[in-house]
Amino acid sequence: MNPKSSPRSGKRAVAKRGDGPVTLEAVALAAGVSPSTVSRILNGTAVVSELKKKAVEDAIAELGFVPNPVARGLAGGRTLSIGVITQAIDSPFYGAALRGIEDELDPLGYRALFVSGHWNAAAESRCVEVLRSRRVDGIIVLTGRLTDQALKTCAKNVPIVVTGRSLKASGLISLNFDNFEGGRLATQHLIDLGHRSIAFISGDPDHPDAVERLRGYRAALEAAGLAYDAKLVIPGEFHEVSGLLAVDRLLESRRRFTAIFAANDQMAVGAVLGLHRRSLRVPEDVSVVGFDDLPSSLFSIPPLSTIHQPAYELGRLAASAMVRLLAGDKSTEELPGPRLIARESSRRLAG
Amino acid sequence: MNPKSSPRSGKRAVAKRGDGPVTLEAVALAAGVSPSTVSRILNGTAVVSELKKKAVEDAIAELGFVPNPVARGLAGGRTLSIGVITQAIDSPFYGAALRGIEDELDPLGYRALFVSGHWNAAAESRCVEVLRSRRVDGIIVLTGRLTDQALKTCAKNVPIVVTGRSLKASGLISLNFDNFEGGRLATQHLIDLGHRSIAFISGDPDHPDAVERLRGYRAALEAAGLAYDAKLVIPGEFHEVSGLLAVDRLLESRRRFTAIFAANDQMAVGAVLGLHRRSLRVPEDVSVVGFDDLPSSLFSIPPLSTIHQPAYELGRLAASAMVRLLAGDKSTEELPGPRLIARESSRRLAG
DNA sequence: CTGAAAGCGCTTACAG
DNA sequence: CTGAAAGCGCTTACAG
Repeated sequence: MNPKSSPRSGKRAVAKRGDGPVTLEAVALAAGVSPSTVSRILNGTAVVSELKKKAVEDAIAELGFVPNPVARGLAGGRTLSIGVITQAIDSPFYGAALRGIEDELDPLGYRALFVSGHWNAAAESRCVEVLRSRRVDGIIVLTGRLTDQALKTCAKNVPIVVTGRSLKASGLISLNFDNFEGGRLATQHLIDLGHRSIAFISGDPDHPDAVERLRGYRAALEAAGLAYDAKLVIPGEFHEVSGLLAVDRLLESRRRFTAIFAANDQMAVGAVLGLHRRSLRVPEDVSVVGFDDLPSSLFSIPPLSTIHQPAYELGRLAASAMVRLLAGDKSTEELPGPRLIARESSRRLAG
Repeated sequence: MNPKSSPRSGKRAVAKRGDGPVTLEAVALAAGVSPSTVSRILNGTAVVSELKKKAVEDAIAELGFVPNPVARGLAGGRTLSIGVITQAIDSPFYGAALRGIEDELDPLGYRALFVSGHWNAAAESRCVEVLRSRRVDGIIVLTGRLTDQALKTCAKNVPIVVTGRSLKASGLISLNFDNFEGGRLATQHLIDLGHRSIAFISGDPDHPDAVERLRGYRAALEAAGLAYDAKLVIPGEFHEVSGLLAVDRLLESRRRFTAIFAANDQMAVGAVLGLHRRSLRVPEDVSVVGFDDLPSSLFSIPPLSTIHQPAYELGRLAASAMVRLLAGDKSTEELPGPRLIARESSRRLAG
């Protein structure tokens, strides 16, 4: 394409030229050492005399040398890329986590390669293959549907950090969030406000987060001596339409309820809209509490009470755990626990 | 790390083994041809006899060979990676575009490498460097703040597809959206509903989209014979808080207005919240129209009237334009034009 | 039409 | 402590 530079041209005595990026070899030439030495200094792989080190560092600075990650990947097996299996690249919930990963990795020279698994084990397996063929140094799996076993097997070949479950295996770190406690807190909040008939819009039952949140709901009811009423539990699928439909079903059932706890904010917002359509006001007629604390929930009408999930921190922690794992350190920081954010969609039961 | 496979082990007579991915060389051996031939078949680089072609394809299928993109990148300069400079990995607007890019690229074997420019020219330049050092085959730039000149220069080295502006240069394709017409349509909608005092919450003035939408607003007013009142135009910065604050300023100015056109949905939602706080109802007291049609706008209370921007299609088109550009074809499909989506936040002026 | 050979830009045993 | 050499897995002139 570019006729001016022949990629096959032999080496010149003086390697420096405007055309083409500066190579490690050019640095070696300029510093009067061998390429091996430059490589070692770059990677901190061996002790090198201060003198040569200085010379090489100067040459690097002067030439503006940036190692080629592609060549590095081929030769050494390290690409400074971390694969990230997210469920949808445009997920409002995982967005913050992706940003956290990016923020953590960027200053360390790592790049994230984001791929979407679409909540589908087969697609996620394909993602793993794609990422491995790209020679990523490690893979961060944001929840997803891969089995524990699949993940463990995978971790034998490539370091894994997985969120949304607790799992012990070599080469693998898991980072879980306490969804049970979150569900409990949300329900307790409503109970504290005097509500006795609390509906629950549940998430996808084969999603672990969903079952944990339901368990939390039940635990809070039980602790308060309130009967669990299966008719007040409506299945949903974690999206807005689920919330809307759930309200319709709830209303049609003619069961009395003064509050709704939705297993995520998207369903909560859908529920609020459903109530609005039936001319029921939030929180005057019905209190609503969500789960996740999406960025947009702060600006819902009314601003949504919810359980804050530290998605951004989750991303940062996952990324830093990965980087440490690559360095052979399996320690991980604790993820902040669930926290109730009481805003305007929930209030004390009148009368 | 893995003591079982020595990376430096010599080649065995029979290349096939369970350990390590299958290489092109193994395919060549199995098919009884040279590696060059396999490579040529893979890349469609030269005419090869049907016989050998068949043998190679069988061997590929049998061994489950997948070319190593890293090696490919080093040797041939093609990595099957497309860099994507987005402004924030968790942007609610660009999310759909990223998904469109992913959906278009995935079946073609390309991967997207997403990096965030944060609406900052210097950061975006760094992104370009990062992407080039990773040897991406091309770069898709989603709007951003790079100058036309910077982009043109860049396009001399690497194919570029840029959105959000119109620019002609070799090695570069631009995909623009008609923000002027969008702004005009939104305003016209409000005028059609009988509104005469229409406030405008503008976007960041050094953002081209913002100035175009403002121009559209003015054009519609003018066409309707309505005076432009600078006091009714409040600067914003494209986020929710801007909208909230703008409403405060508008109300404090004591200027009469019956409708608000916000230059994006996030500000529109903020404005609705601001009105809600002052006990003004939407649309009974004030009509509100946004711009973008974010996924969440469908579920705002009330569902937001807005100008639909085809973000997903934008992503798909940008990606397919890039792939064709890489094949030497500069043709591009047209992006759908702006479309008004009238929902429940706007209504006919009473009285 | 097809192979042998050189090369992409690094890393890493191996041997001082 | 440091170099020469081989190798990572491909591609592509070059020469039949």
